Amino acid sequence: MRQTFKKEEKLNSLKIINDLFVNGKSIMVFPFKIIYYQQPIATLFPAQVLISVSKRKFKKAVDRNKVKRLIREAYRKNKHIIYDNLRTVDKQYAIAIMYIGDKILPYSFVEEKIMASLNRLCEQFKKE
RNA sequence: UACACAAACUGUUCUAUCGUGUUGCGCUUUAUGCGCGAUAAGGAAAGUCCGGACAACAUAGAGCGCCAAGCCUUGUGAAAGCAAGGGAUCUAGAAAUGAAAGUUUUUAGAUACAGAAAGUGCCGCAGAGAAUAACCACUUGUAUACGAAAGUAUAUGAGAAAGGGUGAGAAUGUGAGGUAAGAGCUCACAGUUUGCAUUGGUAACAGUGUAAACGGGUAAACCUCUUGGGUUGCAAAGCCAAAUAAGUUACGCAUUUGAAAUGGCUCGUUUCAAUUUUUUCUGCUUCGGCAGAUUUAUGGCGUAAUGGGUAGGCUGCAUUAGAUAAAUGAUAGAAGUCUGUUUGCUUAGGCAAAUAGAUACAAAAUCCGGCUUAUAGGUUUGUGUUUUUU
Repeated sequence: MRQTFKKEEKLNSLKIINDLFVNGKSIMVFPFKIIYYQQPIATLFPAQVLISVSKRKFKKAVDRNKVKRLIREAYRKNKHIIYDNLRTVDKQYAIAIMYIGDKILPYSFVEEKIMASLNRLCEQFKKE
């Protein structure tokens, strides 16, 4: 699978985001909080993702961008974990990845934690 | 030479792998499309403090409120602003003069540099008191005590801003007169402010003369004065527009309740009455309606069309960035620059190698011009201090 992260894989519909935060379920894997919600989405990808970093934790735009880019990079390289899973059951999910740490962590640590998060997401999907 | 400060300029590079936004060309099995190219982060993109462009609304004139600017001349600029020169005030240093205070000259720096003599407010600590000044000491009236008396002490009233003490600042300074003691109360000299005249200067302003006055500071407190500004900002503004509900129009279908007649019964049809409702006319009216006549719908269901407009999207928005939960990146390696340490060489200024560390501040969001603030390292200029040599 190609390790792309295109515009259609990003979550940008205001209505879906509202539904996600109102009705979604969440899991915690430090330093991330992940909210997910099953919902049909007008895209060919099995999931859309939004990445959020709080302005309260990182006051400078440069730092927020840095964290978002690290997360995006880690997700891009490891999204096949959930994509393979969802293609077999033919469902679509909206997912929000929220950064709740207060420091910029090295990429190797971020990638490790993203992989752990995605694996736990797959377990949750199977239960439903 | 080293260090510090200020200003201006500059503010890292390459390779590999996997990727992102916009865009050009080509290809295919038309989709998780692919391939080859082009292009994509600042000096402050920041703060959102000024000025404009642009947009909508408003627009007879004026006022209130709010905001901005505020010594002079010249240049530059669309404006805001910026630059140069000059003036004034303040601070620090030097020189001259003088017994000293001080004055003059000069050098450097600073100034949100209109008004405190229109009004209101405020002025830490200390001090009696910070703007209706009486704590101590001073002068004096009265009462009491002591005393032969002069007077002394205590209490209380009045006068007085000259002395003491506090303070950054205490009601202009020195001398004389004056007085119970005192006081710009009066006088002389000096100082300050304002008006007028005059001389120099484009002007700010400076000098001289004259008259009046003497008044604490603070406008980066309110405020007053002069000049300028219509209001709101791209979340402006314009356009396209799904589903659902409801609105409008057209067409079609069906026709509320009761009684009677017809009929063997049901359905149906007809008539009458009641209810609801529309249009028009007439009469009455307390102007809300009421009564009568006339007319046939109203409401419901279905189909189609249609206006507004929600989700969403496009323009605004890019003459080589143009994102929109917001692209311009991540990882690995190498180099450059600076600093420290060690080693070697050296013509003693440095040079080379190894190793360790550092490599800033900071992310476009309609666009321009400024202002302010942040900034590792490097370069240049200026100033100050120190050391060495002459």
